Amino acid sequence: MPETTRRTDRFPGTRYGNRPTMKDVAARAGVGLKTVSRVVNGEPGVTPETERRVQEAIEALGFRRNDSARVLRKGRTASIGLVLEDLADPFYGPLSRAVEEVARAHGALLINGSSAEDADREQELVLALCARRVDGLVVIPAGDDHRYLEPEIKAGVATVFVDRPAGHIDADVVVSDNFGGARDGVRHLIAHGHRRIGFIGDMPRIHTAAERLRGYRTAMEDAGIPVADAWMSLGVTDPERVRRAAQEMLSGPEPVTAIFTGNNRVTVTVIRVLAEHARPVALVGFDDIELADLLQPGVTVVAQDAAALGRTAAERLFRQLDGTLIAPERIELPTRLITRGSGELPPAD
Amino acid sequence: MPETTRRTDRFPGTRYGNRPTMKDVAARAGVGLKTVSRVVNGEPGVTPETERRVQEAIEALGFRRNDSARVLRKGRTASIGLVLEDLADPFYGPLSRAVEEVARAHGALLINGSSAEDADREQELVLALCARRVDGLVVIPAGDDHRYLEPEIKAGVATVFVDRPAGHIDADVVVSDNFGGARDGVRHLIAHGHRRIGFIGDMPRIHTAAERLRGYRTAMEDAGIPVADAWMSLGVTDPERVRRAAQEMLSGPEPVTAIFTGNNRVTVTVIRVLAEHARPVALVGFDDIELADLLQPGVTVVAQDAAALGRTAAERLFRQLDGTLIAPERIELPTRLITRGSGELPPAD
DNA sequence: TAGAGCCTGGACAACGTTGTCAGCGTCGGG
DNA sequence: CCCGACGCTGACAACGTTGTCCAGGCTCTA
Repeated sequence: MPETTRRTDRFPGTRYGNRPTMKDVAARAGVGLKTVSRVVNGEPGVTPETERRVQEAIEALGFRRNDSARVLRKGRTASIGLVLEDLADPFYGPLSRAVEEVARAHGALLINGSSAEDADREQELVLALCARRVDGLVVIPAGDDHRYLEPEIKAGVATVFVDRPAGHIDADVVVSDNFGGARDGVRHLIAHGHRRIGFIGDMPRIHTAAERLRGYRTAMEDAGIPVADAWMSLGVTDPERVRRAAQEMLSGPEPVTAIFTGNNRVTVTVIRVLAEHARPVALVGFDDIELADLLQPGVTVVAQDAAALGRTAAERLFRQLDGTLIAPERIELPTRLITRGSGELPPAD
Repeated sequence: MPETTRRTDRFPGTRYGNRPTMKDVAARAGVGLKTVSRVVNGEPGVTPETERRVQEAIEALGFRRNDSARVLRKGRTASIGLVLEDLADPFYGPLSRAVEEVARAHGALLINGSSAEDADREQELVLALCARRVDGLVVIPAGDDHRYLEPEIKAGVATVFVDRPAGHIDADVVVSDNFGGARDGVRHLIAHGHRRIGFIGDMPRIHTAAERLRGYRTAMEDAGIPVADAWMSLGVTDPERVRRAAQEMLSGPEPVTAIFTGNNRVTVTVIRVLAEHARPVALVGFDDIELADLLQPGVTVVAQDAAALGRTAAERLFRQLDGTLIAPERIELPTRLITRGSGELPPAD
């Protein structure tokens, strides 16, 4: 029976079943505390015979080192936090996985949370992670003011923003070329003869949404096409609103002949609308979607590499921790236009 | 300047920028240590005036409580671990998110990791989480022997297995009705006149794969259809193998007229194969897939509710922690057959 | 006005681990 | 045979927080 059995009696809130500690192991093996520590951490300077005895005791007691105590002593937690919008969104799965792989390669665990696109919840999460003393943070910002992070960054928490830039602070950022990607996507539609092109995107306060809209406007302007207000719809991306927006653009006296959609969720909804629509309408979407190639017609998209975003950000994070990195930087990853048919439809009229 | 500035000098490995501690706050506010603790934790017994002074000091120093130390003292970490196969798999996104929401409702954070379907990596992850002293674990097992968890469970780590049962230990399990779902899916094909029905699934050592195969066999047997070995293909679900398996079933003297696919990854690959195939072939897949309704024909599936799996498991976990729960239980959630066309195709011959 | 009781605040130990440092024994060279 | 060097081990303090317990000052009542 471990020596520390008394513990729970004293802390009624604690339901923990009295885990053995190094002290217990030391007592059982008949060695000093520090020797156990040495064995557990693979430090040199322990006789094979002593090591065996200690290992035996560890085995017998089912000892497992308490990392909380370790962290307290060492200052580093070997864990990083990831705050994103929604784990369930297929765009964030691969991103998240990529971050995890890099973390794993550096011996770190990943704690993650969804902000649900809510600035307060983002802050709450980030600060909770800081309280846990994560070594670093990968943040997909929901809010647009991150000054609350300043003390944390000053205190040494490595921080990288992904997908969208940070607000009001100078920090590393990894983003896709949202502007260029959207511009090229819209150009593609123009090249196929479209002039009345609609844009359905996310709320304009979201940086990516704004950038993609800018890409759309630029492509139109470059082609000398004046943009009607009725062709642009920005707002929450729930199916209801997107559906209504698409239907409005597609009806009326001067309906659009093509639609550029601002992200995967919007694209999916618009595909559904177009499937019910009589006339064929061209479509290019930002973000690739699964099975896009098997739809009729195949869906042309501006693809961003979610895994590369995550990987790049995480690698940068660990370089910050290494001390290899000095000045914050903005890294922009290219997007790729994947043509599959839907963007190549000619204008109907 | 905080009093504890000296710290890093003494621990050169520590790159942390000397965060202020309660001691620093106390000194600055001119109060005792415990008073700061009381303010930070909202405990009663502090004058408004004192509280104000403390809050001011906290603000000025950018203090944030160190949860590692707190955990060490309190025994509970308010965090739970989730070990799944692959965060990037669209099936696990919603599951993961559901677990997160429940955790959040209980004030806990979520640490998660991917086992990559590797038993050793699963164990490594789980034990790392235990070392962090997570309060509980939600595990989607990759391995089939979980006796290594016994000391942890005994030590009080709440544990729930999801999607697949635990191996050799008695623990809570939340699974879908894999057997019944697959049986009904295959029955659906039989009802539409098919007799030569293929089954392509995951490695048979994976419990869900085995159960779904059993469902297939039972449906066939109930209908009095002898099953040819060539109709069943089990193994890794990478596109290469699945593609080959499908092509083999579809060629030869007695090709199958319908295929039942064992999970979402297999389904997607088979859809691609069938798209290139001359004759129409009926298809029912286990797991729903996005846009399945928009394909030609729509893909009929046996859907499981990933979010419900996660939610149920997480809720059970917290009930274990409450002490509301005693005996481990096995909970089975129903599946739902969603008919969309591909399962209703008549046999070609 | 004294005593009881309450409210506020602070000293102290403990949580489990690791870094420092000193002690002890052995071994080889002078 | 002695002395220094080296290898192994353990005592001890510290990491930052919280629970316990006590002291001092206040109010209220008898």
